[in-house]
Amino acid sequence: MEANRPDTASRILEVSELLFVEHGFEATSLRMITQQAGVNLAAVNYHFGSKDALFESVFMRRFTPLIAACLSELEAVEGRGEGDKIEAVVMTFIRPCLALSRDPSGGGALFVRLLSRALVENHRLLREALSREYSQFVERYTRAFSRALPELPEQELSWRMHFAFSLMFNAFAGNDVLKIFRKSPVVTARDPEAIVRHLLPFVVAGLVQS
Amino acid sequence: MEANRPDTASRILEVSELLFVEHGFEATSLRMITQQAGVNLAAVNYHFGSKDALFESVFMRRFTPLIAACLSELEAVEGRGEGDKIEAVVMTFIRPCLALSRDPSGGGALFVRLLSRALVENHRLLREALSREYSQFVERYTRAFSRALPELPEQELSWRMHFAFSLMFNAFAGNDVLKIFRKSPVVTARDPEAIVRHLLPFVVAGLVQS
DNA sequence: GTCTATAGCGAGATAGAC
DNA sequence: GTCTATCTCGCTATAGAC
Repeated sequence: MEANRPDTASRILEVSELLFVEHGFEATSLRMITQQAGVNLAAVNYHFGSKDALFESVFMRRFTPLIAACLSELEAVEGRGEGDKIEAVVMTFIRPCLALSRDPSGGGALFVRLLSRALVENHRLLREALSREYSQFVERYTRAFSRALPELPEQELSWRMHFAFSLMFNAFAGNDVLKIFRKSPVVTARDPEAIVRHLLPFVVAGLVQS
Repeated sequence: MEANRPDTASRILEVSELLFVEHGFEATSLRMITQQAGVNLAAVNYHFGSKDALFESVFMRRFTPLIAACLSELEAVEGRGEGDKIEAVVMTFIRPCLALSRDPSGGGALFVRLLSRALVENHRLLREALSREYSQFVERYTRAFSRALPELPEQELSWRMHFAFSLMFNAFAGNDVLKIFRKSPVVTARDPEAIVRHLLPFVVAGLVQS
């Protein structure tokens, strides 16, 4: 167990991901992180430069591959000539999120929550970094949706995409706004397949509004 | 302008609402609040006891009436015999949120964002307070939805309600997850009627999935 | 690379004059 | 109720020995 113990920087990254999700950026101190990671307090500043830079590292480590995976799935779907099937297009976003949620270390599932929070909170540390990678993501998906739903006027399409992504981000983040009541919570990030089984029809219904 | 200047406690409440939404609870200091409100630093602790208690006051001041308004609308709709119309049931939640968004002081619109964040973040200060008032809200709406969509099995209904409320909370919170790209943001809390015009059909389509 | 020690700051809270 | 002054604490960051 101690044999293949990861190096200091990796342990900091993993513990930070957990704590940033659980308590938020401001409420997570370097002392909490280094203590729980079993490393020295000064290690964060040595390896990452600052708390701000650490947060960016934590975030980008998963964000960049996620975006890339979505865009690559999208290319594949359109390459197979399924670019006009709305379910197929939606799944190019859902599938990489699903893969993250299944990450055996658990860090992937945590990250989706971090992402959802970061988008909602318009996190000061991520504004430029996000607009760099994320704007092409939105642009690319807008074209794809427009192709799959050609009859919709541009404005209407924007609204439906807005709702669709808002829903999907929150679903994978495991943000159960009704959870306080449920005796046995219905929606859990523990069973991502169940989420998809219910999420996809809901999203598609809203998108096409047959 | 200085003539009907509200009393100290009210000014603190209003400024706090703004700052808590903008920066989050942890990142908002009592010094920021009292400075911007033009009151003395010690005033918060005198009037509210602590920063934690201030947050609860800020939140509950709007949360309690909102829940009450929804439940009262629901009673009215069912009293009118429209309890089986899903649009009507959904609107009993939308309409009070809309009213908040239109609050001339602007504080109401801010609060919806605060609420959405609080639900997502599972805010430590609100856990008991929320489950007190909010659990009856969820319970009551579960019955209402079940009546309007009687053919759905319980599990399926739970999923659809989960998605519907997740969507609505975020829509009114003005959380535009795609905003980074839009040249002219499509979704703005400034035009709440436009939100409803697009939100309601989307939510209903997902709920009924005709 | 890793550690100790500490600088330097800003936080929430309070005592006590007015 | 409102103010000033201050206590105490925890924070990020860094200097410098090892």
